[in-house]
Amino acid sequence: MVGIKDVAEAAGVSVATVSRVLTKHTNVRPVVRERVLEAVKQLNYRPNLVARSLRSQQTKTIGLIVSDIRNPFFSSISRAVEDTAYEQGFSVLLCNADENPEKEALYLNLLRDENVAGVIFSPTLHAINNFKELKLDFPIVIIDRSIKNGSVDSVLLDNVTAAYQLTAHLIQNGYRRIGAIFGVPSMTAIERQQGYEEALHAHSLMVVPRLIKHAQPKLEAGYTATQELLEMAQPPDAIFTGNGLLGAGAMTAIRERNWLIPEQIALVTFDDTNWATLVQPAITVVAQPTDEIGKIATELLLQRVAEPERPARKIILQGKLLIRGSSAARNPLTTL
Amino acid sequence: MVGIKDVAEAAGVSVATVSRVLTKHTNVRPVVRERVLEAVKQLNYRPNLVARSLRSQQTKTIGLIVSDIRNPFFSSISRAVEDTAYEQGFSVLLCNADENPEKEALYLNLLRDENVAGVIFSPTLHAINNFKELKLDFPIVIIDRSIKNGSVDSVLLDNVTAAYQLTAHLIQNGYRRIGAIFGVPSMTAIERQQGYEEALHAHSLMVVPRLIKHAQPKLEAGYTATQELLEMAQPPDAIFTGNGLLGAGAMTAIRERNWLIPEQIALVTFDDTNWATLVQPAITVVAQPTDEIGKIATELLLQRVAEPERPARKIILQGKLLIRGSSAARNPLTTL
DNA sequence: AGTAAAATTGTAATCGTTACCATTTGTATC
DNA sequence: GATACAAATGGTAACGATTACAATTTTACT
Repeated sequence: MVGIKDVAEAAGVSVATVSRVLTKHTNVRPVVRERVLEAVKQLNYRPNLVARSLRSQQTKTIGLIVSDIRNPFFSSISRAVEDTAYEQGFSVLLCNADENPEKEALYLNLLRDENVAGVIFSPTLHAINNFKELKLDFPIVIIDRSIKNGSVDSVLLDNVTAAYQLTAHLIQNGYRRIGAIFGVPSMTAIERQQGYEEALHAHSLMVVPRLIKHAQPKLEAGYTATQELLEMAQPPDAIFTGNGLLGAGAMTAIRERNWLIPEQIALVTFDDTNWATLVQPAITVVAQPTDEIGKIATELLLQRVAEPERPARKIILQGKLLIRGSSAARNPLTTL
Repeated sequence: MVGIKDVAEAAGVSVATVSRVLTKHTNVRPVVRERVLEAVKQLNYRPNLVARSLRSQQTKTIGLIVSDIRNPFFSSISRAVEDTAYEQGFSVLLCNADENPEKEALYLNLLRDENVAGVIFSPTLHAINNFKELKLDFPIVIIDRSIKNGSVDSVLLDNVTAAYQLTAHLIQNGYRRIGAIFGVPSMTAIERQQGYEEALHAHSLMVVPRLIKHAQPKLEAGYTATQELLEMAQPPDAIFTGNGLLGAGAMTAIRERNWLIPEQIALVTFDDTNWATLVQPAITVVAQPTDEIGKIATELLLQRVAEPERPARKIILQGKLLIRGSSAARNPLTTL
């Protein structure tokens, strides 16, 4: 293993000078710098990051905690995070917490032990409520879930508005009994439900509790909840799901019964996963800007790493309503 | 920051003893062990992994290099890798190499700098060909791509058989002009094409070069290649795609033209992504056992980390043919 | 040329842990 | 109770870099 000592020897300088050439960019004569760089190349020297981290008490690694990387929403964010991080010389440790507070705490501890520079985190409601108690001693950026405590950086979707738009769109297209399925337990779901209810109110429609389901944000749960809605004596004429997984579950249940979309039941959902345009009719969605979320979150985090005292920012992004066939205007004759 | 010194002091023992209690499980009297553990809990001490790594010259981190985590095939493997790794106390650094040899080399170097214990790797053809030159000085497990050099652990699908089954199934159901789209450049694609051609031969069908397309393993490329197939004077009566992304692209192109599946064109693909069962008719696929691939790869890697001289193993898994509507038996009358 | 100030370079301490070796303590045997 | 041997414990030097501080050289100016 070739170490900094070997480089120093080869270049005829001290280890301190080698270190200075490789880290700081100050106070080394160009001639010497060249000589050192030459030796580095010659010996194919690469600094030991572990040793560097120990001495400097900081790593170039960030953690990313999501519930499940198989969820396309998080895959996509993860990709953006990694690209942005590696661009700036940071590595990414990925953790799947499964919306499980215990796993969450476990990973948070692990990341602390690894001395990560910071963490991008999509916390459970439990973690949000116990945020101060977690005593996180590294910078954090929250994504996807809003948190009351204003002193933490976060990147969020304007969930209320997005859910409002989706719901209002259904109403404008003639739907009146709009069933809804939200993921629990999460702040995000609460906000999306709020947008949904506000849209109903704004259009003088009643909020019908029996039409609102809460489910684990998983395909199976979405499937079951949708079955319940479809089996009602007076089933809804449209279904709104709070995320892509629930939407896929709803789609499965609808398909299973061979209900026609949108004639018998309209379907709209959060998240523009690729099946949404492969099915017929294509599904109306609110697309979340996942690339932006990941990129901005990483940038916020690295900025805070560089400047710990910076005031916290809350970045709120807008979703994009993509209107497709699954919510086509209802034929007035069939409205009743 | 509370260090091992503080614990030693609190427990009234030397730092060496504390270290022994926490790492080895030998040569410490139970009384003393308890006393140390008590102090650890009391002070909420957590060993600094960076320092530990530096001294012991080994980390509890593995690298995972895939082409793109947004590909559900890799999301799913990644999830299995992470679960298995964390279970055994290892963390996972995730890298997206985009099938780009330069990025690949870059990440490999980065992982070396991080002193990872080993790497799970889905290499490009380029990396496979230059494998010895890469001079990898850590254990490696190759996934998804087969490599000639027998002295490396790998976990693979039996691509030839899987592609054969898929193709033979189409033939048995009456399809005769079977178009195919394979990803390039990759060993995997070559094997899948081999299985496809073998199935044609075995059923006395000609291999028609014009029906075989090669494309980047991306949705857009699959879309374009499918367009070309559909525009032919004598278009194929079925399309076989070599992975899920290409399949989604093919589906998009078929939908765009409103061709009926399977009446006008059958479609089968590798990879059981969730859109395959959401569309109508559902798509016939060969499902890859992604959970197993990830789990076995991680186990192989950690075994090799523990025992570097172990002979290399090549684990070959079988795909699972899932027959669905998109390849339904062709009505004999319409065969001509 | 002489001197102060600035720029460059080297020496050695340091990060927190584990490895190694020396030492002490415990146990069994005669 | 002395002796031999094993088990438990402690002291201290690494691990491989960064970095404070001191030492040295260069530059700038009178």
